[in-house]
Formats: sequence, structure tokens, C-alpha cells
Amino acid sequence: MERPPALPGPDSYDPGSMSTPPAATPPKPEKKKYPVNLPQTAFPMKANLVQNEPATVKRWQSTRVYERLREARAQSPTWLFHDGPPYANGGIHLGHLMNKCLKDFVVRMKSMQGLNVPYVPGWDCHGLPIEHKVVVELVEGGKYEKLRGLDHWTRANAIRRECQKHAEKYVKLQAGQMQRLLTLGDYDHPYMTMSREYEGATLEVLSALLARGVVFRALKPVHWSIANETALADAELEYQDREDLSVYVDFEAADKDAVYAAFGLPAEAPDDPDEDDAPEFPDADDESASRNAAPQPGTRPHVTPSFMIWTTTPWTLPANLAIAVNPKFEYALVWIDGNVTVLAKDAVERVAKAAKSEEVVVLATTPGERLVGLRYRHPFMPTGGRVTHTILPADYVTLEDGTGLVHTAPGHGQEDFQTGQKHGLPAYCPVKGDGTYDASVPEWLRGLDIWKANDLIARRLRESGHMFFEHKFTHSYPHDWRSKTPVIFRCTEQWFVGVNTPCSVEGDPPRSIRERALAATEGGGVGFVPEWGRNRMRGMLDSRPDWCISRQRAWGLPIPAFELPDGTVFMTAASVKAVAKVVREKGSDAWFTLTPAQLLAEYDAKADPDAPAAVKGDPSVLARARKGQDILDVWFESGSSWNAVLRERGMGYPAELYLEGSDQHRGWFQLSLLPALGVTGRPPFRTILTHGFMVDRDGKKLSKSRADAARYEVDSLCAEFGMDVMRWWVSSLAYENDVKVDVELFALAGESYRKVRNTLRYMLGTLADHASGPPAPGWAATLPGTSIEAWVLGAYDAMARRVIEAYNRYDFQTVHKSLFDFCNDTLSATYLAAVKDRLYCDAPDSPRRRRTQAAMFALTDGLCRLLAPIMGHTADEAWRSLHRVPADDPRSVHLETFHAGFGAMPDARWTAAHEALASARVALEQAKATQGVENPLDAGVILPDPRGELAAFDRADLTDLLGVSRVSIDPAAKAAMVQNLAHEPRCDRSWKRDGTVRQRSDGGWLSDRDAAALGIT
RNA sequence: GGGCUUGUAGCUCAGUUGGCUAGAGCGCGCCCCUGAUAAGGGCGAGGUCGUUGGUUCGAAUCCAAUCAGGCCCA
Repeated sequence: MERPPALPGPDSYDPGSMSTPPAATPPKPEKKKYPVNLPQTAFPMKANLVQNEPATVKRWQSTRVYERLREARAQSPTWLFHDGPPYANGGIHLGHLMNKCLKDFVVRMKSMQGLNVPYVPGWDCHGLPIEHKVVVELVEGGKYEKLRGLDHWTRANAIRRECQKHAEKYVKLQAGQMQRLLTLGDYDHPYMTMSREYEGATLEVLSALLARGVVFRALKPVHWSIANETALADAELEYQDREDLSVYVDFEAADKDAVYAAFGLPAEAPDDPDEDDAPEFPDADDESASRNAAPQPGTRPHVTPSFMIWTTTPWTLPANLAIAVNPKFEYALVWIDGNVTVLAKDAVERVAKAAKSEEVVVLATTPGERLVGLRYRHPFMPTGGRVTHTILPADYVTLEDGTGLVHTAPGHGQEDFQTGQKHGLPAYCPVKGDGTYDASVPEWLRGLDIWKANDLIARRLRESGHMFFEHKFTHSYPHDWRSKTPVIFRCTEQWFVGVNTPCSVEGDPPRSIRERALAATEGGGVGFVPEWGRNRMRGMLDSRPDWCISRQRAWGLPIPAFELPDGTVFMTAASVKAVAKVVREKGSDAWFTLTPAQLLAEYDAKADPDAPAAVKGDPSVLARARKGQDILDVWFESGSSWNAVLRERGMGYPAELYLEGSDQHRGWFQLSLLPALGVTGRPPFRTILTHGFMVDRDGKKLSKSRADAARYEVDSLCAEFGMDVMRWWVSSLAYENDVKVDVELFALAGESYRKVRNTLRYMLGTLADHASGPPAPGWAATLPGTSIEAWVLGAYDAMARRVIEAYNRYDFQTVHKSLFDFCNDTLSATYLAAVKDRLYCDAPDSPRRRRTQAAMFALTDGLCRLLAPIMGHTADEAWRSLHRVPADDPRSVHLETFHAGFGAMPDARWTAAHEALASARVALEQAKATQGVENPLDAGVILPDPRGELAAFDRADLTDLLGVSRVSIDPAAKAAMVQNLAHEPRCDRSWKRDGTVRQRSDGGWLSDRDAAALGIT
């Protein structure tokens, strides 16, 4: 393991052996201190971001950077970005931070490519979450009781006023927080979905869709929140575990012979000639023993068979109108502990096992299609019309759970409803909006809360002998995202945008919105970043149902429909347009305060081709109409922003980019696409970019209730790390996936931020006496290819190209890495280390030093610009320092454009040179151990040059790149060789032993270069 | 349960159409500098590529299954 100590040869010098200095050592020189040109700058090493960033935000505001950028780019091509509105509720969190930073990167990097990129931030202001919160506050403050007594319109108005205050408050709060993120935008003129113009423009979208004929009113089962008495959109649901009662219920066959016939069993039971009409259950006493025993397979039992269904919502059993079977499955007639029942053959074992049945005999089997059309008796509801209580076919029936026979209540389920529609069943829904049964159910259920009914129904079924088996179990069940209460399916009258309704747009052939959406998102259409978003969104478009756009709440944009005196509902494209005009002037409050006549003042029924005959014949019926109470789904409002912002403000259409979390594939992206296609026929965006969600260090989702949640508040992160560090962190993320969040990672970003900052600081320092500003354009191309400046400027050009390309791919991670590596490797470790000797020691005005400074200026300027979209504050601070911008001068790097390249033409042999230097470094490292050369300035290096690639390079450049005292080139050498120069005199000023060092007239030891620089002979 | 998606060094990530000894930064270890100094520099160690099975001369890469996450739905 241990090396033998190196024997001091003639070339080596052991600095440790003080007692017997080798003869070669010169007399100890007199130490003299000479002046050198050290870096100097006011740009501090410590960023102090917490204090300085707010000052920068203020400066940007007071110097109108956003507005001046708009003016500067007014004549440039517009690159239209469109901000998706966050919800105006609560403060912003880390997710917002990432989202807004990514958007700001986009806006700034496109601006810095000379494009005109307006950014109008927006807020989603209406909707249930705010209304819910406000109502809770009113209830808790005891003010809600007073409102109860008021009529709908007055009460709604009072609630709306509170909601508006709430939304305004949070828009203000969030706008401040977002500006603290150093984002640049038109914060003086944001868009808000509750503003009049926005509301008017949204109603105009509704009007246009009505004109296309895709808006309709229909009875449909919708997710219904009992707590809030409103229909809910898919996006308003969240899934939580819930304990429910799982019941297996026997529905007695109406015609036992038909059932047995379906299973191919004899028409008559053995020794049972005349029992057909006898009741089935009460006669156990006079049954013979043989009749209670299990029959043999293939024989017909005496009892009436049942159909066994399974459900986890016993409360929907009163609404049962059918049983669905899969026609392709095999069904079995089974004797289970004395009962005879039908269930899927493959479910028999599982069900029997779950119920711990003792005697299970499969008597016969038959395909599901033979069961279709059989009738049954509901255990406690009267039998209805011809088609009710019948076995129906349905493909969606599976064998995963249950019995293979599916309880079908068209009023309480999506698939049930579809099956019902197909077979002419009514959408019977005996449950009222408040979650209680109406008068159509048996008396023992009337007025009862459905959740309480679960147990009652189960008891009833047990008592009547229809319950085969029941157990409690936990499953994932949809809940109202605000009240956290379980939701139900319930049939109600709602407004829809039909996605399957064919419609013509601007004269093209009729196609449904779904077809249009699928066509628009095919490859070659809308772009997706990342690309897999395409599949994901198309899958959702493919399967999405009609869009229910009505809600039964107060805080929102009213659907301007009227109920005419004859009970019909009136809403046409023209009538909505007329109301939109009023709303543009007075806001949507007008709907709540004005009369129908006032709202429709501009409406001309005679000129409206869609007006119903009743209205056309006598327009005065409108004065006697009643205003509808539904409001629009908030998604319809935010989904209209392409009209209410982009077109309304004359910004253009479509946008280049929408950028949001991947949840918006179903949310804003899709619900913007659908109406936009319906109205304009074109998607509102050219490209969709999605980012992932925040997860904790273990990859689990970030919960607001975690113990260290306070650490992750945006405000405290700004205070702890500074926003430029956070932005630098965001730029480092693989944002298309989940994003791991951990304070350690912010600290890491802080470390690497400091590296970049220090590099900038050092560069600024080297320019302290450089007064001539940037080098002339084209200067870099005049540099000799072998010069170190040509090399470093060439490296900049390659990096800048890579960075700008990565920016344009929204690949900020590559931007981050390229910029960091350039600072760390190309600059700090290589170029800056190499040129420090000439900057410090050359005569200040020497051409070599001035050339270095010119390159330094260009590099610093270029670097600040490329960094500017990410570290907006630091890049501006450094750039202003570089250009010596006075404090009161409004110039800013953010008004500049990227330097894509300086046009230096580095010699191709630089690659070989750097390889040679790398092996020389390893040789130097070895020389530490073998020759005791610890300080590179005590060494000289002989570089091998077998292919003659190094000859053209300046020895001084190679010397400085290695940080040694001198370099020579030996074409015959096999490997780099290190010379110990410790015995040679050392320059008191440059500390180099370059072979020219001798004692000068002033008694100091100086190299030729240093002596000349000082004017000493 | 379904659609989409992720799993490579302690950490964050690269790894082109399957093909040299699987790379980088941070961190870590050793060392240098003390004229970027609450800085700067050099060298080095570190990986069963989630798991299992398959296709192939050859798999981090292709296929199947499986485990653990995420988003959206049911």
C-alpha cells in the first residue's frame, strides 16, 4: 500500500527539508509586494434576495417595464400566450408558484427573442367553493337565518355581494403574491370571470352555441350534492372511502315456469301436479321432507326462483325498474340453502363463499340472452307498466363483483339511465333535491333521508325474506369536493352542451363537437408537451358525456332562460345576445334585479327566427315570463376565456400556448376546446403544455395537513430562499412528471444559484477598469481561431444555441443545466482561472488584457440575457451593473434580446488541446505524490503532440489553462511530463516561475512581463 | 376497476433507431490555493438501471407480468 518515499533527484526539491536546502535553490529572495489589478465590483457576493427582490418588483412597476416592453415590441410579430385563471380563493401555494414561474419563463424567453408576448393574468371568480365558504361564514356569523326568509332573488343578491367581496379580496392577495414571484404581466388590467365584459362575452359564447343548436335541456341523472342541493360537474367530485351496506337481494320471478323453461327444466315439478297457484313461502309445514331437500341437478324444484342482484346503495332499490344481464354470460339456476335463485355461473362460488352458504347445487345453466324479457316482482314497490321489472340486456355487466345481474335504476345511474332510454323505461327518481323520498314511494319511506333509508330497507328485505346476504364494506365513493359529503345520482332537468350533436360551423359539413375535437387533436393538429398528453386527452374526449352546464346556485353567471306562462322554457341565441348586452353594461347582477321586460328590452321576437310561435305571436308574454334560476358551470366561463379575453381584447386567436397542470386535460383545456370548436371551428390553442403535481420526498401527494406545511408556504419560501432561487429550482425540474418537493432541494438550488451569481460577480469584477462597453459587432470573428477568446466565445455560441433551442422546446431543465455547466465548467473552472494571471498582472492597457476584457464583457452580457427569463432579479441586477446603469435609470435586461452568438471561429484543434490538457492534469495530480509538486505554479509541463495539433497554440494560453508556470511541446513525447520548477526563482508579483524571473533594479524578483508592466528594468 | 404516466449512483436528472468499461451536477473522500476567500481549483470513490420472466449474438433500452407512486375517471 505504502509507496516508497520518492528519492530527491536532481530535478526535485523537498520543501520540507529546511536544514539542508539543495544547492540548486537560489538565495532566498527578498519578499516584495507589488500592485496587481484585482477584481472590483459593487455587485455583492451575498444576494440578500429577501430585501432586494421586492425592491426590484417595485422598480419594474414604477419604471413600467411591462408596458415599455409592449411598446418596444408593438411592431414585432405577436406570440400569444394565454393564462389559465386560478381560483380566487385562498393564497397561492407551491403548485401556483411552479405554474406561474413556468409561464413567466415562456413569456420572457419569447419576448427576448424579439416577439411581442402580452401576458394578461386572470382569475376564476365565480363558483361553489367561494359561495360555500361565504355561506358557511354567514351561517357561523348568524346572518344566514335572516336571509332564509327572503325570496330567491334578494337572498341570492345578498350572497353574491359577499362572494364578490371575497373574490376581490383574494384576487388582490394573489396578484401581490404572484408579482412577488417576479412574474411580469399586465397586473393593472387582469381578466376576471366576474367582470361585466367577461360575463357579456361568455354569454355571447352561449348564444353562439345556441345558434349552432348544440345547447339543449334534458332530464339526466347527474351527480347531485344533497348538502348543497346542486348538480355537480365531474371536476367537482372527489373520491373518498366510505362504509356502505352491500346487499344481495332476491327478486322473486313473476312467472316461475318461464324461468324454468329458460333453463330447459321440465314444465312441471315432480309429484307436484297442482301447486302452481299456491303461495310459495307460507306452506313449509305441509311440505314433505323431500321437498325441502336439495333437488338433483337437472330436476325442477318446487319453489319460485328469484333473481339475485347486488347493490351497495340499497336506497336506490325503490327506483329499481329493471335487472340487467350480460347476454354473453352463462347464468346458473342455483339451490342455495333452500332458496332457488339465478346468478352468473362464474359468480356462484364467490357469492356462496361470501355468504357462507352450506348447501349449493347448480341445477341448470343457460346463456344470459335467454333470461332477457323475463319478469320479476319488486319486493316492496308496486309493479308498473309493461316494460318495468323486466330482465334487460347490457354489455357493461361484468363478473368482477356482484352476481352478474345488475340492479337498474334509470333515475340514479348513468349506465342505468342509458339502458332505460334504450328500452323505454322512465327516468324514475323518487328522491328529492334535499335527499328525501317523495310521495311516490311506500308510506314507510316517504320523507325519509336516503342514507337513513339504507338500514330500513335492509331490515324490510330481511323480514320479507328477500335478503340473501348483507355485509358492511368500505369502498371509494364520490364526494362533493367542498362539503365532503357523499353525492348521489339523481335525475333532474339541466342544460347541456351536446358533444354528439352535429352542427355546422361557417358552412362546413355538420359534425359533432366530439368529432371536431378528436380531429383537432390528431397528430399534426394541436401540439402537446409532453407528447403523451395527446393520447390522454383524446381518450377523455372519446368517452366524455354531454356537458352539463347548469348549476343551481347563486354565485355565477345566470343562464338567461325564461319560463313562459305556459310552462315552456324560452332561450334563443338572439335572446341571450340581448341579455348579454345588458350584462355588459350592468354586470350579471342585472339578472337578479331587473325584470324580464328590462332584460329583454333589446330583444326583437319578430326578428328572431328561433323564437317559439307563442312568443312570436304575442311578444308581451315575455313580460309575464319568469327568470330561470340556474347559473352556468364555472368551467363554461373559464372555458370561454379565448373569447372573453383573447378576442374581446383584440389580442388574436388562437393562442400559441396554454400551460397548466395535467389535470386540465379534463378541465380547462378540454372545456375551452369544446365551446371554441363549436363557435369558431378552430381550437383556441396551437399547443398545450402540462406540468405534473407536487409530491413529497417519498413520492406521495402533498397534503395540506402535513406537519411541516408551514415550511412550504410560498411566502416563507420567498423569505427563506429568495424567489430567484425558487425560480432557479423550478427551471431545474422535470416538470412533465411529478415534482418532488423538499427543503433540501431548495437549499441545493440555492447552492448552485450562488455558483452562478459568483461567476457573474467575478466577471463584473474583472471589468472594473473596462470603460469601453461591448465589443463592436463582428469583433469575435476577427479573433485568431487558436486564441483562448475565440475558444470561449465559441463555447458561448454553442451554449447559447443549445439554450435557445431548449427554451423554444420549453425544456427549461436543459436551459438550466447548460447555463450552469457553462458558468461552472467553461467559465469558472477553465476560462476565468486561465485569464486571471493576465487580468491581474498584464499592463492594464496591454492588448492582451483589453482583449480579455472585451470577451469578458460580451460573455457577461450574453449570460445575463440568457439567464434573465429564469433569474429575473439577479440577471437584471448584474446586467445593470455591467452596463453601469444608474439607480434612477429605467433600463433593464428584460427589454433586451438574447445574444444568440458572437460569431467567433474557434480552431477545430481546440478539442485536441483540451484533451491534452486533461491528461496533463492527471499527470500533475500524480506528480503531487511522486515528485512532491503540490502547487501547479511550481510545475512546468511538457505536452506530447504526436499529431502536431498543439503547435499552433500560444504557449502562454496553454500554460494558463493548466495553471502551471510554463508549458512546452514535445512532438516525440508519449505522455505529459511534469517538471518540478521549485528550484527556479519565483516572480514576486505573478508567482510564476516562467524562466525569465530575475532580480530587478528595485531589488525585487520579477518576470520580464511583470517588470515591463511595472516599468521596472 | 379503467385511461395516461413515473421508477437509472445518497439526491436531482441524461441515456438518440437495442451495441464500447451506463454519463453529468450536487453531496461524499483526498488534495491544492489563500490576489474571486462565508470564495476558487484538481483528482477520486460510488450503480443488482423497481422486481420477475421472455425476445435477441447482445436489453437501462423491445414484450409480458408484478410491486410502489402520480393525474384523470368509474
